[in-house]
Amino acid sequence: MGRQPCCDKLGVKKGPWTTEEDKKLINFILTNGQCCWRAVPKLAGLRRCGKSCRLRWTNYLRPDLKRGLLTEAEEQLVIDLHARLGNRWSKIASRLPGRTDNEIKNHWNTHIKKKLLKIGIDPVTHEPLNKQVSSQESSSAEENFPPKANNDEVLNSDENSSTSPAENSSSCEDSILMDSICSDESIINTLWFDETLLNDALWDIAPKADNINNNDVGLPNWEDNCAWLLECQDFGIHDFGINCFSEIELNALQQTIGVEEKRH
DNA sequence: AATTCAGTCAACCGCGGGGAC
DNA sequence: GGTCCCCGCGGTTGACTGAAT
Repeated sequence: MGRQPCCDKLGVKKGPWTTEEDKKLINFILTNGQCCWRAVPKLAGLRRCGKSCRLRWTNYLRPDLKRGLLTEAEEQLVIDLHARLGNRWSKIASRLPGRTDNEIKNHWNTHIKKKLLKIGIDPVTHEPLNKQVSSQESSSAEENFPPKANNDEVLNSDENSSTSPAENSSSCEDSILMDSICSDESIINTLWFDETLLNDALWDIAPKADNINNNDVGLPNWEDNCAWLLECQDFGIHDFGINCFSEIELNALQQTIGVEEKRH
């Protein structure tokens, strides 16, 4: 019989989201918060499936998202995490605040994969494509490869099983890569151990006084993201329906607009 | 200028996990 | 324990864009 469709296919719109739909979704979530996604389209007046709404929100509209290409440090972190976790993009994404699994997956497939292949590393196994590497070299590379054993303890046993790290690098470029990864160890450890980063509550819709500037780990702040929303979308805050913003949010948005105007 | 090709990324699809009953 | 429902995940697709011819 097969599974029931996630929503009534009739009358459900597909394809790229329009500005109007984005506005409706943002307005709804800022007003009501995230609730049952299945109910969101109906309540928000959207002819979309709940899944599509969730995806649009989590991958594109969320105010805590960083925009733009992954930084060098983030890229190295992704490589390291992929070596440990495999294609578990959501797990990887949870270690990179402000990045989505979709974004990381896309970046992996379009950029990192090629990069690794170029320097002779199999992007699946993280082992050198040329297996003729002396054990000496591999052991020296291993010494440098983070995280250390104690980090592995954090992982579930099944997370260890998938692949081994790119441990046998031999080329100069490989060692540069390794050095780069090692230099990011502090970042990796911070992200690895700081479970608070994984807490969804970190990004509250309404900015609280003490988290507006809480950007120590690269979390985008509320203003930055509002700036993005206002810059990159063809609509302003008034289009959202002013009522959906609290006074604090409005102040933040207005400050942002002011800053942005000064910049340009 | 027109066409082709490759790269990028937003969005969709199907599946599995987990909670509720 | 079985079934249903919802959510989230990972793989894949296809539209769009810019470069190359």
